Amino acid sequence: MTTIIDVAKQAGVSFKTVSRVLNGESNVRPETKDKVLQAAQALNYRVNSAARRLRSKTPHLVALFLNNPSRSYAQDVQIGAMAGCQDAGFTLVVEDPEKNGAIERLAAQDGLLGAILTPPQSDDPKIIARLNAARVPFVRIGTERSVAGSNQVGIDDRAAAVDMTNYLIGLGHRRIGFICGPQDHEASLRRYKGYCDALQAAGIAFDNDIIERGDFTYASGLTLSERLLALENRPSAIFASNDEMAAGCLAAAYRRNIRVPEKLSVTGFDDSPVARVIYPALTTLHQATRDMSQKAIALLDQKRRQDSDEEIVVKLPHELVIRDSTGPFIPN
Amino acid sequence: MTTIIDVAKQAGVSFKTVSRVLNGESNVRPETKDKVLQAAQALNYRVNSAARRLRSKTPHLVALFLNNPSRSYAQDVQIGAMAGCQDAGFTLVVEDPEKNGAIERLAAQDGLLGAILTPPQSDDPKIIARLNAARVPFVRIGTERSVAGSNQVGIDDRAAAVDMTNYLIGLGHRRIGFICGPQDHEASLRRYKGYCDALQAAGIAFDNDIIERGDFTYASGLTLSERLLALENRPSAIFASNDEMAAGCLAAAYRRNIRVPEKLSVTGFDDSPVARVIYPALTTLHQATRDMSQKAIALLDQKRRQDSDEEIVVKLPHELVIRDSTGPFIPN
DNA sequence: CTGAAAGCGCTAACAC
DNA sequence: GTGTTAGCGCTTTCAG
Repeated sequence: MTTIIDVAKQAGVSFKTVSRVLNGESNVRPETKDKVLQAAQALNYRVNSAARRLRSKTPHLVALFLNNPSRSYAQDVQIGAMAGCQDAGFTLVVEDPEKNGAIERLAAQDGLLGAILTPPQSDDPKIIARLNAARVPFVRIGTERSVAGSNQVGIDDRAAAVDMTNYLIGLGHRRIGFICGPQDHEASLRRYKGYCDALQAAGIAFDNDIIERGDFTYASGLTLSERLLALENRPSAIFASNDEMAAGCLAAAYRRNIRVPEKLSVTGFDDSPVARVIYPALTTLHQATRDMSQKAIALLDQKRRQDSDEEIVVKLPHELVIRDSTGPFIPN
Repeated sequence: MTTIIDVAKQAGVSFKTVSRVLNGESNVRPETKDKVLQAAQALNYRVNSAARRLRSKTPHLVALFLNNPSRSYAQDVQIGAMAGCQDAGFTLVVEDPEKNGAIERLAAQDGLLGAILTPPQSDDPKIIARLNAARVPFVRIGTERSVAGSNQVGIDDRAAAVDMTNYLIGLGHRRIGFICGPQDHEASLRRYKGYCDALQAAGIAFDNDIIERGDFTYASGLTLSERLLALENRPSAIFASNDEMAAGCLAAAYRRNIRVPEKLSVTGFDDSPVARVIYPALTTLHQATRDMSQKAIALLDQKRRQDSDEEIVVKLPHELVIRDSTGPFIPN
């Protein structure tokens, strides 16, 4: 195992200088820095995070507040957060933000680096207020509503919905139904906005009859799709705001013997595990949920190091994933 | 922050004795041990894993070999493993066992505690042989086939399938279809065995016509259920060996307009996230996948400490989860 | 069975 | 800009 002492010898500097370089402290001459970095590389040096943590009493606890009805979403967030913690040698504590006093109890703990908020808590003013009162730094995930002094990581939901809608339009669909997510959910509204914007840009008339309000559950997707499919002039495509509702939509299509994608195109959003498990496999919009929470932890860490107060907003890329639930519009 | 020195003072012993107690070394008088434990409790002492790892050059890397088609299963395993690692201050490396040389590369690494194998690799003789050749300790998850020198963590699949079948029989069902998992999958065979055993115990004649062989995919569940439901004398209940096939079964029932659970009871196995997302919510058998991998890591750790070679087999409890996809048998 | 001394790899504080 | 010294909390020798 190589230590900073080995690196220092190789580079011909004191081991303290190596430490400085490794921690990105500013007062090191660039050429010295290069020498150190090269030596570290050559010796395949890896920091010993145990030693670092032992010495520097830097916070090592990260709280993930998680209370989301979608288990797959929760799992993705958690895996990303755990990965982020391992990267930096932190310990993750997963807590239910609704639990009484959970926030305050954690804030009182020693060595709390910060917290991560997930939807729908990302947009809950009460929770944000409690966090601020307890002076706990936090990052909000999967939201775009800005809040004073808050960092956030997410995708551009509107743009993503535009992409999805344009894809359907490109397939020849003109009558595209839309199933909204819950109204108190920031991302839902942005997705709806994207849908509307894309229609307008394509010069397609907006029709309120083929817009439904769901709540992200399979059941709501099923019921509302039944309604859409019962219409005399039913849509040739349905854009559901998440995968679980899209799954419900597929079931509704089955019931009515409407073949997907021949007679009906269906799309979801999120690229959750359901999307692959269902038949036909869902065309959906992949968002890197895992990366979000991982990134969020890196953010927390970085902000502490730089002792920075500025609000950081990170936008991650999204990706349209085309599977089997969508196809070209075929007139009857 | 309390240290072992604080605990030692409180207990009136030297701090080394505290260390001994904490590490479960044998040569400590029981009463001394009690005193120390009480003091630790009173002071709310928590080991500083950073300090421990820094000093004791104990292995800190755990490899999780994961290559499972079911994403939800994989996530569960991973979350459990990460939790187990955090408990003990280990670092988790997730690897694809099929990747060329992955096993050997890891084995060559410094500080590898051991590996965790998940299905279907848990029963792959080649992989087991390579692990043995590289002298990497490992724990196999979700399997019951015993292999010389191997530790395993799982549930009693046969007993669980018996419970499920008995539940259906208790509802009055006599004609219970069964959809097998893949034949090379140890757990599949045990589940099938449990189904057969329960039927026999209840004096129900076994009927080969209502047994199908699936492969754990949604698509196979759909196709095979179609076949079962097309039978003149179709079953009143179908027991699918995992949730994804059960989901396919529900879709098949929809297609034929067979109402679930009124006209057909459907059960899955695993209690994966799909089970809740689908309509009607699946009656299934919960197995604590997360706990399994967490437990597996604790096992690896324990075995290293005790320098033990004995084979350990851990059986975790399972639980029948009754939701909405099953109901009493109603004659036509 | 228990204790004293040494030191893991790193960073904080203070020199120079 | 860079180096020196001390010591984090724990386990590992080695003595009793």
